[in-house]
Amino acid sequence: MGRTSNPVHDVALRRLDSINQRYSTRRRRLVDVLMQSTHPMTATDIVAVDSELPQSSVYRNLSVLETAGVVVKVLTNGDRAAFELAEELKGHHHHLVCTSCGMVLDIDIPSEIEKVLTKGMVSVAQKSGFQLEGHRLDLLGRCGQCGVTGSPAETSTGA
Amino acid sequence: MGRTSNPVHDVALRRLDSINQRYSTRRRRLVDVLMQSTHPMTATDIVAVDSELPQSSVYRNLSVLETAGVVVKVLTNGDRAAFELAEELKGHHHHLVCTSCGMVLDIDIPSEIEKVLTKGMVSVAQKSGFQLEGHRLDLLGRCGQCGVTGSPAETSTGA
DNA sequence: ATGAGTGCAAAGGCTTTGCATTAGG
DNA sequence: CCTAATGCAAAGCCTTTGCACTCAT
Repeated sequence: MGRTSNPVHDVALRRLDSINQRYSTRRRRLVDVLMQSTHPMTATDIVAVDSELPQSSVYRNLSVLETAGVVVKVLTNGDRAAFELAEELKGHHHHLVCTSCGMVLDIDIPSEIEKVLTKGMVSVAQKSGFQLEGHRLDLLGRCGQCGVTGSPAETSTGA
Repeated sequence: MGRTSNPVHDVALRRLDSINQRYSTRRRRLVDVLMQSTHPMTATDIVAVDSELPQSSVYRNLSVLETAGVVVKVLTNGDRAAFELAEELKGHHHHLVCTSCGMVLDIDIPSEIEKVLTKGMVSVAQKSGFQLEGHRLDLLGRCGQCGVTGSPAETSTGA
């Protein structure tokens, strides 16, 4: 198995290279972990999944990868930072955020709505002097586990 | 000036009362500060605006007000938590986030788009077992000050 | 008087950094 | 070989807490 030119790794390598950074073993593993997740992950989440990765490496490399445009920091309900692969690497999508436990799920929305958003927002941004680069749509609600009842889960970012 | 039954303060009082909390001077001032801002504020921002408010009171009362449903924590570009008045208190709106300096501005979007979103998202959430409570739409781009050039500002949440 | 609210300062938790070591080109 | 990357431990920064004091009821 293995080095079969995975597009994600290819892009990661290219982007890191463009800022004179190596695609080291640690960084590749980090990308692997994020690639396999269906939701954004905190540094803690990552260490939990791949205990070979020391905290400092995770934080440091997350930062490098963010600069390279390989990963982006997403905004959770809570306080710790969570990361996921950049949009072009995992496809445009949105988040479903549980207002109770903070879990974040990746979702897609109907393309018609996506279209309306994409087209309609440019002028709105311009009015405020912004040059639009993209949008972020989060749906807020209560997840199955938190239900209509009380008890939240205790997760950091997800299952 | 003064005690002329401002609807925001009325609601704040009522909501605090419903969880057996007082609408103290500090809390009222906090709401005043948030009410006058056109963007979400971090604890630091708040202290900067009203230096009579000690950090610990700001954090503590922000927390109480959040529990009461008077303020909500918004998700900024960065790492510190920022707060604004709850939606029903300041009206539904969205955010324009500068990807360079992190500034967040409150904006409105065309009501047709708002309508499409509101209607279309319910089923999307249900598919994942979520009970939809609302949505959050952020437009990402570069603000006037950061422009197409390099130099970002150094702000925490906004101007 | 009595408990909520306040403030200072200390503690806590996530994240960042300094420095010596290791690995990749 | 030489520089980038790594890892441990220490430092830093935002946020939370303990405890004694004050204010409002």
